[in-house]
Amino acid sequence: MPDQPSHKPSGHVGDVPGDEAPAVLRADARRNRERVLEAAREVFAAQGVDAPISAVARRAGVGVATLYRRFPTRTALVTAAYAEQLDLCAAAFDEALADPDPGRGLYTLLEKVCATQAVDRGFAPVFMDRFTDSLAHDPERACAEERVAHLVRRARESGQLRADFDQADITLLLVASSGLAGQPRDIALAASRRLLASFFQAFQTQLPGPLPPPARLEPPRRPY
Amino acid sequence: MPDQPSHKPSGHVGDVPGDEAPAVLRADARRNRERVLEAAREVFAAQGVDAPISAVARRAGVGVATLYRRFPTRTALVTAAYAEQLDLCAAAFDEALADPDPGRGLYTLLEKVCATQAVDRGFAPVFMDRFTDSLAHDPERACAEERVAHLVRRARESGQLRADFDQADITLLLVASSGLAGQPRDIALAASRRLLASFFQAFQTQLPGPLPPPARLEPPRRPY
DNA sequence: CGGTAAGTGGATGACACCGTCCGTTCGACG
DNA sequence: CGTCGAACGGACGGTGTCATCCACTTACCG
Repeated sequence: MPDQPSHKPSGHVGDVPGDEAPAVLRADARRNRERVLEAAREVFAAQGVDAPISAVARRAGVGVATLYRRFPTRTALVTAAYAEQLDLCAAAFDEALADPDPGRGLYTLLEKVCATQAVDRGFAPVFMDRFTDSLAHDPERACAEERVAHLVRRARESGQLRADFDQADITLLLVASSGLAGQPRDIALAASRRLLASFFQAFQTQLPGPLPPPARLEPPRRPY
Repeated sequence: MPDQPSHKPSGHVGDVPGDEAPAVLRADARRNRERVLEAAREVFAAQGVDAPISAVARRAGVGVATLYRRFPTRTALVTAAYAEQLDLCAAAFDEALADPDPGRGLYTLLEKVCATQAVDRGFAPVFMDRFTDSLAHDPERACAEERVAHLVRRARESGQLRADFDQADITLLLVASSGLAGQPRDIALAASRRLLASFFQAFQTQLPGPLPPPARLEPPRRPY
């Protein structure tokens, strides 16, 4: 690659036919990009990933066109907005696998994921899409499944979890927990903790211990 | 009131200013009304109460206007569509209170409600709105709360449920269970059963028993 | 400081759903 | 069987979201 004067990346004319992404943005563009992402996180967290794009743009103090240029499709925006958080999840995953106490590792991981699901209305769909099997055309997803299976097996074999605990119960817990999304933050967190704890309690081999306090959640009044 | 020839109900002119409901419908009208309600149940079950009205009309083989005349607002349609099912719930409620074994009564009741929630995407919001407290301007709702409290208290005092089981946990279970809606029918049912059983298991005072089989549910791929 | 292309925001057309209006159909009664 | 009005259904205007286009602005480099 010939030495570039540090700016103007991929600037020479005949780079690649479909070459459209200037890799380095103008200062204001980069600033706006960040504002959009932050706005997206806020709006998606509050209203879910189906929230109107214009709402994100408005919140970011930016025109719709600006947003669409940077993120041509809703999926692109959603993906970018949750990229960091998904990486955090992957890290938490590694931590769980590294924990010498398999039961605790699994529990801590689920605690994090469930809490995020409860607090952020948009998170669950993205997370499910990223880390969950089923069709699993994506190797990463298959790998995640693999690792969950490993965690579950270890916890079971260590005698901390009942033999009839199934890997599918993880999915069940996650899906159930995703129903908590949209509650006021504190309540959602408390509910999430209580749900996870009781679910685990059921599969515990040891004597039952105390549970986190109950959460007095107000059922979602759907405006039908 | 002058004698009416048996048809033409409320037909005399100056009945009440806003008098609009002819109490007895023409044969075809009544038939269409039923078809609309059935279609509504099907569509709402599959797509939720937010489904387009036109979809209901199409499925019923009826024009939109027909539907709107009979059910001027979405709420009216939803309410009418779920009226029977809500009555069933009320009945199940009574059964639960009548059961000499308080634990079993509560469990059976929740089993029914959770199953319905899992199978019918539109049911949860309606049910929550009908039977759940919070603002409770509605006396019936307050009463329902009252009765749930009674059930819970009895089950706790009979020693079947742990002391730290809270009435709010019922709501938690229902909200969590509502997250299962939209899955394929069989899977949703299995998941619902498993979730309920493990949740209860956690609060059981007796030794842990067997659980219903795990449900291999496929996480909802939201089309964002 | 000036030129230029990247960047911007608002206007715009396409689309889906809502809820009403109106000309037509057909059930009920005489 | 004829009449009348209840009931019907498709068409239509209104609204909100999506995604694109275009004329203006401005950051960056020489």
